[in-house]
Amino acid sequence: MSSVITAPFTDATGPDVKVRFCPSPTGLPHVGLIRTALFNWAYARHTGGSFLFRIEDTDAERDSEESFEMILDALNWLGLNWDEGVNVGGPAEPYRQSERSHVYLDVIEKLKASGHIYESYLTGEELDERNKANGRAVQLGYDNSERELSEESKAAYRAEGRSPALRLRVPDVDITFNDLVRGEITFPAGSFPDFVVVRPNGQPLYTLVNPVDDALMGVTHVLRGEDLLSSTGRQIALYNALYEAGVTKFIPQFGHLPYVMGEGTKKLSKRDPEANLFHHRDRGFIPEGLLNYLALLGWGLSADQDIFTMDELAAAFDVTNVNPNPARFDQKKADAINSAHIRRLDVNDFKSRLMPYLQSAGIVGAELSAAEESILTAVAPLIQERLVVLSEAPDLISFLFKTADQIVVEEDAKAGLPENTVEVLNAGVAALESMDESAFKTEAIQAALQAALIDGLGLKPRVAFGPLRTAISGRRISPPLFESMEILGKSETIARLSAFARIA
RNA sequence: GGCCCCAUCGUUUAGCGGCCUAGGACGCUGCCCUCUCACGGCAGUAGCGCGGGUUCGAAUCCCGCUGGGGUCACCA
Repeated sequence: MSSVITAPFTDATGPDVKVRFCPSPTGLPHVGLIRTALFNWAYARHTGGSFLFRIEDTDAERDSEESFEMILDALNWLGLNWDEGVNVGGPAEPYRQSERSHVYLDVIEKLKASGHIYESYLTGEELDERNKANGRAVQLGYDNSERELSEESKAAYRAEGRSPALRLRVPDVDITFNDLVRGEITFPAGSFPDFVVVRPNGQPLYTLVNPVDDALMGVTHVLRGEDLLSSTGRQIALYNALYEAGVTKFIPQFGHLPYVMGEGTKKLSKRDPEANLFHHRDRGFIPEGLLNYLALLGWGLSADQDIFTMDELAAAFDVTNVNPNPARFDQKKADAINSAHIRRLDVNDFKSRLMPYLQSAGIVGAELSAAEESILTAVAPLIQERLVVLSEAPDLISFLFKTADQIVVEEDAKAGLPENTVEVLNAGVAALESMDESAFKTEAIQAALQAALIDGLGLKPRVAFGPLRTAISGRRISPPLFESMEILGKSETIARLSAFARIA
């Protein structure tokens, strides 16, 4: 037993770096959780080290397989690949804590043998009473009173049928570490009492298994949420015990990432819709956009560039540049970043990413017909720079996949129509009818309509083309008009103009 | 309450003692471009929480205050 911290912190750099992502599968993947995964991933890729993925499912009450699947889904969708761990394997298998009980049992025995953990029989209520009786604040918690329990006392407790929890004997010294994002942090001696690491039923707690697995798996850099900062002193005490018991060779470096905040001064709660990663996917965020925005929550590539690729992120990322103050999740900024990434997509790539959204909106089936394929190919470049999120696409282009009689004119489109709508439509029909079927192309359409409506009727472009747009799309806002007409073709275009002229 | 963390425009950041008359981005406003909406271009809006030090000089370093957050479980 030592009364000082004897274990050294690791000085691993470069390829020796090993970071990890170790979520508990409870509930939906939270954007804060994913941001943590991202920073770990980025640090591994930046250093040339490795990224480990472990599952901390020691709480059968709250953990679910469904949640586990969602975390995998999220990581795969985002392309945050890992080098070791769940579904990939590695030297420290298994990587789900629910399958590692034997490992913990072994470590517990070692810690008992080295005298770092001891039996504690007092229940919570008894502790409170003890504190009250001794004039000690209840909030102070455990008073370390069983450190030197005699064998007789233990026997007496056992005779009552009680089983002991196991507590770590915390060294009575200041514990200091250098946080990678915050600098030197010290927990004065006595800041926290000896804490429970194993339940009376033999079940190890997070306070034990998390550091034990990190130690056994060789994790060198622990990058995690700020909420764990306060427990770092305890963890270092435990690492020290593991070191002295011969279980590990070093204490990892720690870096505590800032919170992701919601509105006001509160952490983005699980209740907030934007906390749910899949909410953003459903809205039509692309991984590039979401990841870029998440990276901006506490980090920046440079002073004047905030749109970047994952490669750029990996090349430049360093935890020590992470900002320590909490960042607010700003949907508007996130949207802007996403739309910038949508515009950067190769048009064919963009087209294929639209598919799930068009399918779920019922605009196209699982398989595209040849006609649908060609419509989509034609319209994709027209809408690529108009989308903020992919889910906007169905409403914007569904009119191209319908027939004239299926067009429903939306209220706001009707409201914006001029007095002479019918006159404009009829003039438009006349102009287009004189066109050759094979010459029904964007430029020619524009020229014909311009001649008839702008020059001929002396209308303002806005007044001339508004009714046409509404007639063919049913909407106030649409992809460019003449291009849309070309896609629809001469007869369909005229059919729509005529149909709307009859009801307008 | 103990302990810990945080503090620059509305938001996010740049700034690591003089390049700051505090820069960028998003947002917002106006203008230009324009067949709608976008895109793009231009312009504008707005900030160092407070008080003490240290220094020739402080957004930057130190201390205090205030404010915010976290944590003190036989949850993770």
